[in-house]
Amino acid sequence: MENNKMMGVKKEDYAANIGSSSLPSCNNYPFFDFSEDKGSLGFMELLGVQDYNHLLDFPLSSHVSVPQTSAVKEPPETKKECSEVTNNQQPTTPNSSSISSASSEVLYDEQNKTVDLAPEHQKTKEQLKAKKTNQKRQREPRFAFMTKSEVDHLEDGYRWRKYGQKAVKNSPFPRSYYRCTSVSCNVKKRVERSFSDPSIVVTTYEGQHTHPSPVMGRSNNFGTVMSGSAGNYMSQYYHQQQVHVNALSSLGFLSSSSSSRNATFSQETALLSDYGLLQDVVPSHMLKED
DNA sequence: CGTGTTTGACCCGCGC
DNA sequence: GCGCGGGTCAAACACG
Repeated sequence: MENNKMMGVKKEDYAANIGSSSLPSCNNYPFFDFSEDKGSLGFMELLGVQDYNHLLDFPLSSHVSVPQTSAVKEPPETKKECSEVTNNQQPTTPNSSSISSASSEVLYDEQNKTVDLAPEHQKTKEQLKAKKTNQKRQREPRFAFMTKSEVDHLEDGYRWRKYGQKAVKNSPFPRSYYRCTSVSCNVKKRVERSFSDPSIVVTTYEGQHTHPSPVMGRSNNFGTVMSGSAGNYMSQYYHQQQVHVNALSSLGFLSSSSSSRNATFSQETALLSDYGLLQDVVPSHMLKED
């Protein structure tokens, strides 16, 4: 018992960790918000985009609400204090699209890199250690989106194995870590609930699948329609959204579209901007503004 | 028995 | 340097 640090945080302690009002707020990375569905529309329809290749050339079209976080340039020292990103940056068109994105171009800078997809979990600890000593850990580009769901782990067509769960600071809900079970696939995802609205699940994907979806088969054409790795992302999210739309329908989430629900959506989007539930997914170079 | 989950321990980066 | 918090590992466990 040399150190207790934060290990072994009991569930009862989750609540004890929250309560701080000065939450980080730098979700400067692509963020898709699926919290409100408009029936069984597809992902691209939700985007209101027909030219998918054009979509790849972010910034997104006018149908997509881009939180002003993408325009806010935080100096590095304000990494945890991008505090003034507040509700007035809500997506301007919550009715037309529930998708928000930020700093997408950074993502594509990432994408343009030759991302080392070597399965890290197959490397030895020594290799990992050596790698880490030689260079900072390189993060895969990440996408996050919100989904209103009763279940934490949404079915997205891939098989995932949970490898960890941690208490999240400022949230009573734990964050779960999943890894794609495919041997050569290095994709990870994190799932956590919004602490202001427990019905909203925030899913963050990291990496790219190196294999087709086990259940999608050839039905997924987005990966080919959309050139580049971004297409893979989009196809994954598109699929997830499709699946989830079905889930929402079955749960009755889509039965109404009152303005109050839109308000909920806006608030939630603002929350993510303000409180930075996903603050850690901001690529460091985005914060440093090279 | 194979597969997936749970959970305490460990490692690392970062801020102070 | 130290402590905090995020991320990962891996043994134990559960389940079909």
